[in-house]
Amino acid sequence: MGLTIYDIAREAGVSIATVSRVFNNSPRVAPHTRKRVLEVARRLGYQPHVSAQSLARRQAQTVAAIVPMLTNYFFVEVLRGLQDRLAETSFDLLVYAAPTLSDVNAHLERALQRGRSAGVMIFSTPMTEERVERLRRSRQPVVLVDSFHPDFDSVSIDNEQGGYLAARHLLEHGYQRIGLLMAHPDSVPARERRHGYERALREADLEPDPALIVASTDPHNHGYTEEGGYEAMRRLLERNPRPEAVFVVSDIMALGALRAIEETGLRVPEDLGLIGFDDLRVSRFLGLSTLRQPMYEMGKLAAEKLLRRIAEPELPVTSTVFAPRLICRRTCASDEQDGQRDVTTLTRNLA
Amino acid sequence: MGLTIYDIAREAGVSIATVSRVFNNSPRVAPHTRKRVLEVARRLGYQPHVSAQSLARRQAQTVAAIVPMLTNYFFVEVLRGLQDRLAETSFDLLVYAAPTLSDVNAHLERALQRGRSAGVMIFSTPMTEERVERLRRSRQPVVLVDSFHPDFDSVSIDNEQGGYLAARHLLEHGYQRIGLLMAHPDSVPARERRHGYERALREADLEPDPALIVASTDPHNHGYTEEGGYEAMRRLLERNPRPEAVFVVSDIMALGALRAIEETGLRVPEDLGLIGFDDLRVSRFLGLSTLRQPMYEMGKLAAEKLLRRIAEPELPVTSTVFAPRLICRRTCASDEQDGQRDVTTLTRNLA
DNA sequence: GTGAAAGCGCTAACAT
DNA sequence: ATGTTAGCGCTTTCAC
Repeated sequence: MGLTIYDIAREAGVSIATVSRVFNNSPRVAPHTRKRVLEVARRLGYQPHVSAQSLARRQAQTVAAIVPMLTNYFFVEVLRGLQDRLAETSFDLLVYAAPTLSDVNAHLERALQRGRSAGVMIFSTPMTEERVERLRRSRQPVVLVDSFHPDFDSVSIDNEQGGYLAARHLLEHGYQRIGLLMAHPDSVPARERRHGYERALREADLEPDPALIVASTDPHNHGYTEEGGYEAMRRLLERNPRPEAVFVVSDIMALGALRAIEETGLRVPEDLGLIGFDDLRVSRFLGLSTLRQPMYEMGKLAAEKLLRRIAEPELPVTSTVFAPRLICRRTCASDEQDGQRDVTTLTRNLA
Repeated sequence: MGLTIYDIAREAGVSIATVSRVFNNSPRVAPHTRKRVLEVARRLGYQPHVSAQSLARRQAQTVAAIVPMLTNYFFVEVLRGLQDRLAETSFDLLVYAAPTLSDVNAHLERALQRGRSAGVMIFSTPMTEERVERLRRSRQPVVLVDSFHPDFDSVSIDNEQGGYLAARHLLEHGYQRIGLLMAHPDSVPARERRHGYERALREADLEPDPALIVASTDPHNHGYTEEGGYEAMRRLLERNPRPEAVFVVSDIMALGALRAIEETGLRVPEDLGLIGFDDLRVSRFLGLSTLRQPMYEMGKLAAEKLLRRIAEPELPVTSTVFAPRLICRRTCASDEQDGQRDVTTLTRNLA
């Protein structure tokens, strides 16, 4: 069924090399020849065969994104940025999303298959030595999103600073006993956020209280899930005395945490202050205070870095760290505004 | 760089055909030969080259999903279903998401490039004759999600029935002047929902009032956007007398609509009843009543249909219609429950 | 500026 | 059960 370069060549009275040159915008082809070839190709409805191109060029025309799970919309927002940048190129986007963390390796293997993609972006995945070794062996361009390793390009957020700002913000609002809702302890970003939180407390002459730190035990995605947040918050609220405010290391967990809080009948922010991390779009509707990550921009930049490295593999490695931005909404009883619309009364209306 | 089948063949003392057979699980290979080949392959770290396979098999090892835009999480939920089903196969997922509707055609062209994918799924895209013609010409397996055409497999929701249930629900709660927030009039699902809405009104001896029907004018994604909902609701609330309740044809628009309502100081549901369509995850947190689409299941089924058609192109076309389910939450002042957790007090706490 | 020819790495007849 | 061989559709030297 499919037309080949041979059909076009014959019809246009040229060789296949010329047809190929035309479609690759080679300057070494006479204007009128180019015109004729394109005319014939259009008339016959010819399209180059992507797999054949990939094979001959020794480079796939796709780029892979490996995402822990699509239920956390953080990843979706980053993907949007990726996609928008890639749409400007000839690379198409392969998306690998695993329902559980264990599958990340399986997806990684698929994405790294030879001839599959020209490069991969790996989201929020701890860089174990084993994984690093696997990536190196693949000799493929790699960009890390929301994680770090000196051998690979990366884009991430200043987690320590974010945790610091979160805790300090709660302190500034008069809360004293500040709890922490952690993801799994082996999540590097979560650990960094925790360090920032501890720094803020110490700066206020408060010693972090291990009893007020509870980690999500959901096995999925290092605990960054709604269910994980729900369950961890339930445990945290059993503490006696209970915390006056809580920093939750991610908005998706904060969603579950809010449910848990509601079930106990506590009021936010009067009885309990709350601040999250990420600034998902839903957070605005909930009036959730949080630390914003510029997810879309991070996606765009990640795509940019990958494209650059595909073009020039020997470029020096760069790692870009974005600064988190405090978004003050209702859940921490602030009188400040974040410059955006405030949804305070929205939720009141609904009640 | 890059081991080939020849390297393995030589090392294992067999021909390349045998190596190929081993990797394609052909039964026509002796157990001990298979074992030896696999052993060599593992030792040397051999992986088949996907592009070469695609070329030789005349079938790409990917499947494409063309999505209007990732800002509507409806698509994300369907994508999850797709991805989960595809992960069980050897097909990987290409995602095309356009920021504006006009780009759907551009993305379609890319997805349909020869050798790019083994089949495509097209989300929420009106099947114009031109588009149908293009798809037919491509001779590729196609599955339609959230739209319909007799020539292609499809999975969708009973929009008319959903619109009917929505309006009837509002009527049953005593609302009389019921408005409608439409997407673009050329969105088929929106039109179907409108028909259901009108049927419910007529059944209650109410004549649909054109003055109470306002359409989103956002050019993106047929008006299915937060901004579109916001702006349309503002206009609707200027009507005099204004509606007592409103059926919004999609949750993403309802998000914007809620913002508009809030700005006017109206209370939901006392001053204004509201019901949406989709049941996004955020809707539960907002207490938004809505008609649920089983998005994840729709994605799984769409993947299933596509895989089947890839395997057997001559299968008869099937179209599956899911029934929407009424989810009664706060925004329509119901005393019923939907069996799930109620978030009534959650939003109250936040206020 | 254009063409001939040698791959790219694999699959699938066909032969044995 | 295994090997030989002819493609799959394109890119890319290398000549001219």
